[in-house]
Amino acid sequence: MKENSQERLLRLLSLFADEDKGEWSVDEASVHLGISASQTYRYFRTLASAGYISAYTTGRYVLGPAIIELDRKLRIGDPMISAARSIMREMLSTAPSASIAILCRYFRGQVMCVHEEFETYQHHEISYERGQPRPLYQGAASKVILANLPLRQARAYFDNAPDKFNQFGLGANWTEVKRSLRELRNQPAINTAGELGTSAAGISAPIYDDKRVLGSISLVLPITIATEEITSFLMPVVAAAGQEMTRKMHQLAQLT
Amino acid sequence: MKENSQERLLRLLSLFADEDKGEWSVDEASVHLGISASQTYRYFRTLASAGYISAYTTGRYVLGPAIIELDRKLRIGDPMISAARSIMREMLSTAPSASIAILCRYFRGQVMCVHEEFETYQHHEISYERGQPRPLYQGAASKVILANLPLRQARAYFDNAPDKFNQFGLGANWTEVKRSLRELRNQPAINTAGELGTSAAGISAPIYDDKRVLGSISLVLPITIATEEITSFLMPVVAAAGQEMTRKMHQLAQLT
DNA sequence: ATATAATTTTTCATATTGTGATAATTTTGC
DNA sequence: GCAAAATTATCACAATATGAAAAATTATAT
Repeated sequence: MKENSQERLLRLLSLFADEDKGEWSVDEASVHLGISASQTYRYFRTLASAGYISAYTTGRYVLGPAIIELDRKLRIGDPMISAARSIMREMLSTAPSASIAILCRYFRGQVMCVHEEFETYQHHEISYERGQPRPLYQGAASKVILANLPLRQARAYFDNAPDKFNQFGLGANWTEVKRSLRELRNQPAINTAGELGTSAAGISAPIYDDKRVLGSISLVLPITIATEEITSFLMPVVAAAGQEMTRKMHQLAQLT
Repeated sequence: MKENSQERLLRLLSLFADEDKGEWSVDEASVHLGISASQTYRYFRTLASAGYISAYTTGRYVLGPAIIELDRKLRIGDPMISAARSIMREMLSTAPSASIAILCRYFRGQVMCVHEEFETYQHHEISYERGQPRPLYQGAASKVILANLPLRQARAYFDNAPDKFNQFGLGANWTEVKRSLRELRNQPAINTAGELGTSAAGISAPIYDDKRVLGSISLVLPITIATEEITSFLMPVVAAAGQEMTRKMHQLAQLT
């Protein structure tokens, strides 16, 4: 891994995405990145004066306002999210009122929710919180992506955490996993219950970009509502939403 | 302006924050930044493989999922936002039910909302939308920051847009502006009506970090509700919130 | 399917600048 | 006020960022 100075700078910025560490001192970052202290100071200064990080008190740096600015632009302008909005709302209109719709994306070997839609604002159990990476083996929105990944990739992820794959019902060995992935892939939509927290159930369909899976579109509903009857009614709805998204993404790619 | 390669990279990323352009091709960015095409391609690749931008179709780049990930961390972990949450909610509880509370920050010579709190979710007129930079002369949340800036800085901003300062009632020349800023500064909180859109009124108080203004905390209410009586009742509430925020920020700075 | 165009990656030689070690300076905490 | 921490400046050298042009890949139209 030969790395240039720009990649180092971005790696420093990405430290602030770390799940269990929101603030970094220069020294901590310095040892963590294996860069000299003086150079780390230079990086901090560069990021700080561009607004990407900010010293909220001496020596303690956190993410800066530039992130918020970029996030707003993304929220407003992202083509995938824009394409999804109406589809998600339509999906919601046919679902029980406590449901939410989420749009997820395959990212860095994980699955990340990039947008959510809901009818009424409510404190829902944050099974897929916007911006939080989730593993590929857990929950419908993840599994449907995993199942549509090239087998070599799926294999690599399995080898990395076979126990987890087993825990979430994907099989105890690669042969079993391969079979269950194929089964999942052949369904128009897949559903799970209680895999992220105990109170939510999910129904998900894949979104494709030409050949590869880009992400998934899902309905999340309270597990108490997700009866057999309701689930089987919603499955084709979600499946259709996934196909519609795929179609829209193709369409987007066309217009020059 | 001598600029190093990391600063150039960040400047390229910041192109995507541009108000009226959400996607960039390599060529566009190349001419805009004054960098050779080949080098611009290298920058794009670096940003893309770190997830900060993403090609949603060939040649058309938009912001990438890494931004969403960082924004979530900021939302959760930012010390200023964390400190503000309870104060904003308490402020809201004494305000009319259609009000919202916003937290703004002085950033790059502008004012940016970094957090909002509301009782019930509703489509409010987005006077201060999270992440959108606003000018210093327009609206209570901005003006209260402007008024508490060092005079030399305020002067520089005035010289840059004297007509705007006049348009929003700050005075036609520097002498007048200086006086009106002093008046604003001496009030515990300031209020405006209809300066951002026609339907909202704002009441704001400054937040200090030791010596400098960091930002402002505000209540935004429908202009129809913002009667003289209600406004004068809420002014001290907001002023107290500002002082409490200032106190909390100091407190944060202490603990090592 | 084939050709044409657009996009992206490589190559290469050069000058630029990023880099670590150390010292100097500023800021903070008491 | 002083000691400690944080930040910036200095410097010499190796590392690498850079532009130009060519090669390769990928998209698009015929």
